Amino acid sequence: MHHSFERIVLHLDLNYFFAQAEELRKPELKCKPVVVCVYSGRTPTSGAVGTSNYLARALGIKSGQPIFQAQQKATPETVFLPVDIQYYKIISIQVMEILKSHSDSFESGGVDEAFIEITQACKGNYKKAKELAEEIKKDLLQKTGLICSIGIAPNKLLAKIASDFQKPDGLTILEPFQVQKFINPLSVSVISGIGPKTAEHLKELHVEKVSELAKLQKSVLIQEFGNAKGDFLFQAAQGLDESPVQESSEHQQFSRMTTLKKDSKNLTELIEVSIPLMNELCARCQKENIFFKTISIVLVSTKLESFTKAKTVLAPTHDLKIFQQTVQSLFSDFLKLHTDFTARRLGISVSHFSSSFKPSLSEKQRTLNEF
DNA sequence: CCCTCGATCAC
DNA sequence: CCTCATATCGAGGG
Repeated sequence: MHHSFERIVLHLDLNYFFAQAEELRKPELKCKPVVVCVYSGRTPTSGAVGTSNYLARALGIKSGQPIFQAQQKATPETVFLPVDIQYYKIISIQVMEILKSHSDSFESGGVDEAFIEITQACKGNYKKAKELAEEIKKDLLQKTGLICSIGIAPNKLLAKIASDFQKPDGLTILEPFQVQKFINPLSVSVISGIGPKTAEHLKELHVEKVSELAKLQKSVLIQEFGNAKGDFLFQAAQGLDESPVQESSEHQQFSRMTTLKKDSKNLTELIEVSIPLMNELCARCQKENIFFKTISIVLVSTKLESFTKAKTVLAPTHDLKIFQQTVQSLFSDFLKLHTDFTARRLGISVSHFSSSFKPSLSEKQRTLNEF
């Protein structure tokens, strides 16, 4: 690529996606508050809100909220629906295909958002970028009936901030010369990667706005937040982000989690609940021909504190027997250690993947030693 | 450099 | 009493 335009990145966010998808197949929902729920199955109302449409948000019902709280805020016309991920995925794929067709490169950010690099497609020209965004919005609406918010900026960090700036159905364009003025007055929380904990930590350093973050020295940030995060914060405060738009390489881990119908501290019960999770994970690994080396359990207590325990096996595997035995010993070890522990939820995960069965060096070494 | 575990984030 | 999945980092101990 001999041309080097300054980068232009586009971020697209499907507004209130799950609820919008439900409105799509039942248009009569559009005039009602809609709450899409992730039911845990423990009691008829236990679970959390996945997404709600804007009429529901006006009632104070938003993502992550316990369902029973949402019910308290709901009006009689409010519609509660269970999530239907399969259906949302089908729609999402259509959306992503449209996006890809307009892009230099593509990076998914989950079912409801994505980045595309449009530097070449727009020859580094923001006027063209704006036209492209309008075309994408039109295309999307026409082909799927969905609205979205789009942000256009010199990098992913800023494109995401921009797409979040006007919702729903927004289009925000951030040209390089506008960047610092635009971000300076914003709360540091607009930066993806700064969550509640980091924001609180920054507040203690008297930093709440991006302009204040930009005044801190890199050495201070690294001191406070460690190498990677400190460096990230230092760059972000200046609106800098070099990370490319590209599909993240390979999967790093698979995990499944579930809420127990009844709290338990009993090994046999925990194993029983884990079996379907292990079956699923194992089937997935076998289907994709993935071998894992590390097996972890997560236990969430009745007080919602979570604990993890992991074991790395000597050779990568996706054998169900080995998997089950390892999980059993993890649970067993855990319960021996925390005798007063009662579990509310549990999860299993596998990680440290390799694509084929290869004894590790230490395994070869051990095998040799045994002779 | 490897393992374990907790923390944090964001979907 | 509050879902689920996943990536990444850092500390602490080898």
